[in-house]
Amino acid sequence: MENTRDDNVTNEAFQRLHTLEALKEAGQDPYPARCRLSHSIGELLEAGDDLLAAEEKVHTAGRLISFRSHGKTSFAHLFSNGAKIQLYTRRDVLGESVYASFKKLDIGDFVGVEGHLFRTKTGELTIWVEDYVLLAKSLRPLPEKWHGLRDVEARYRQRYLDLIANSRVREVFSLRSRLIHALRLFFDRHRFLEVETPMMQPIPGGAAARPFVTYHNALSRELYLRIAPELYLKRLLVGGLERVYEINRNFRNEGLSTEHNPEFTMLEFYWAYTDYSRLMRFTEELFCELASQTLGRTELEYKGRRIDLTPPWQTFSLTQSLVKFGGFSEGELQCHDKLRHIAAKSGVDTQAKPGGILLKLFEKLVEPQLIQPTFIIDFPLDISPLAKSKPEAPDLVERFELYIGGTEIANAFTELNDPQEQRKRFLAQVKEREAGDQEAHRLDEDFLRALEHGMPPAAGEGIGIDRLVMLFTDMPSIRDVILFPQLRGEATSP
RNA sequence: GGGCCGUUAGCUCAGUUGGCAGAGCAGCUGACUCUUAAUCAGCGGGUCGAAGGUUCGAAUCCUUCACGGCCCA
Repeated sequence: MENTRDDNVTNEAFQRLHTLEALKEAGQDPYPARCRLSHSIGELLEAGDDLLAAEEKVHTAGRLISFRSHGKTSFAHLFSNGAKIQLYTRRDVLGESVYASFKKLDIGDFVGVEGHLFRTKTGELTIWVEDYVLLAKSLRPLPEKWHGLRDVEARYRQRYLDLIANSRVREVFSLRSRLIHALRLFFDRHRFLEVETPMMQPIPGGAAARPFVTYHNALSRELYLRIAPELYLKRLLVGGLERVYEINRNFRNEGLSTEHNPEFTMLEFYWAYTDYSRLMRFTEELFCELASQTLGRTELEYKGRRIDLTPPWQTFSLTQSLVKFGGFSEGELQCHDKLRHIAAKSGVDTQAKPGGILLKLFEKLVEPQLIQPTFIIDFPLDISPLAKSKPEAPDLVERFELYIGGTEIANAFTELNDPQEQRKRFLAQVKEREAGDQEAHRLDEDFLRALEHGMPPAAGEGIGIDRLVMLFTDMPSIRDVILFPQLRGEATSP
């Protein structure tokens, strides 16, 4: 905020600006670089009675979030890192001028205080303030203390206010952090190596999605923000890194919804000498551990429904699930003409390949019903160009997707490591692309060259971290688990 | 992309049939030596999302646009 922007400065902000100028004129630094801190507020609350008994002098600091003045005494609350403590100031303790300046503080200011602890007659642990220092002047008023900040747009655009006003938001992002930490511990314990592969790729691969394009000046070439790390992680399998994982952002050029943000966080891991059925057991173990570590139980409450993570989870083939939850017969699903007929009736794109139609029907009719953890297996080969086919059923691949709470959470398969077969699959994708499918995979010669050097048999899996956090925190929108979700440009200047 | 809903003070929200723009909190001034949604008295604060239209008169009705939410594709 600049002084020249008076048009937008509110009455209250104007007052605060005046207070700031007055402080400066009095020779006081409203933004000092350092302060004394013997305990955080959280530590004071924890060690309260010991410190109180010892009559120890304490120094602490935080943001002023409430103020109640009673003439020659005042009460206030100071907030820091999720904890708050009451302050008690007296004119006869601080002296007339210091007390007067203390009363001029605004809610939102950062303040350091010095004093000792006592309990008020209602029993609240309180600091008997003997001196204070302004640490940072706040020039704009905080959202109202009682109703908080409800405006959804403001909550996303000004997340810092959301974090101050709505304590649940702080909890959600704290859980997100602990969940990712638990993930790393799990993979480290299983002797996986955490790696980082390119976010800017010359050929975007590893998923069916449209990429963002950017341009590198010095190289005079277009680069793409990655849609998946998959093909690079498999190159590492070729290089002998037999257990690798990566947790980072993917970028997909698609619309926004409660389940889609253009940049989202994905865990991908690859494990040599295993197959997809081993990964199913591994995934069950992983999710149970994450839940116990972060929530202290293996049950979730999501959108008013209870979800039990106790293994083993139910498993259906894609067609089985359509029979069981969609009410179709196996015969209908296997005959291409009948399948098209069904698709047309269900309002699903009939132009897609047979596998694509099955998947679309599944997404529309079955997926919302899969509340309890469910593995769906036996995906058609034509929609799985990077997965190894099943020896006993060559039109299907060794692949599973995990559904919980009615959404896809993970996708995994036994990796295709036959370079000639992979080339054929790429070429089929190139045909799809030429036929107008902008999400079809591109041919990646460098990746094929790596496969030609030999990739061990392996299985790999991707887990959508944002959706996982939604499940674990019972948040209905991906925007509630991403600190700064993508929004359109602001309608008016701030 | 389509449908529905929303946008009024810093925040949370009212606003009747089209007839002076409202409340609570926050802010300012004053009173008040254990309060905690402190209390009491007084005061200030508005591009009613934007533009256009209808009308004697528009926050209110109409059109377009922007932004947000939900649902659908």
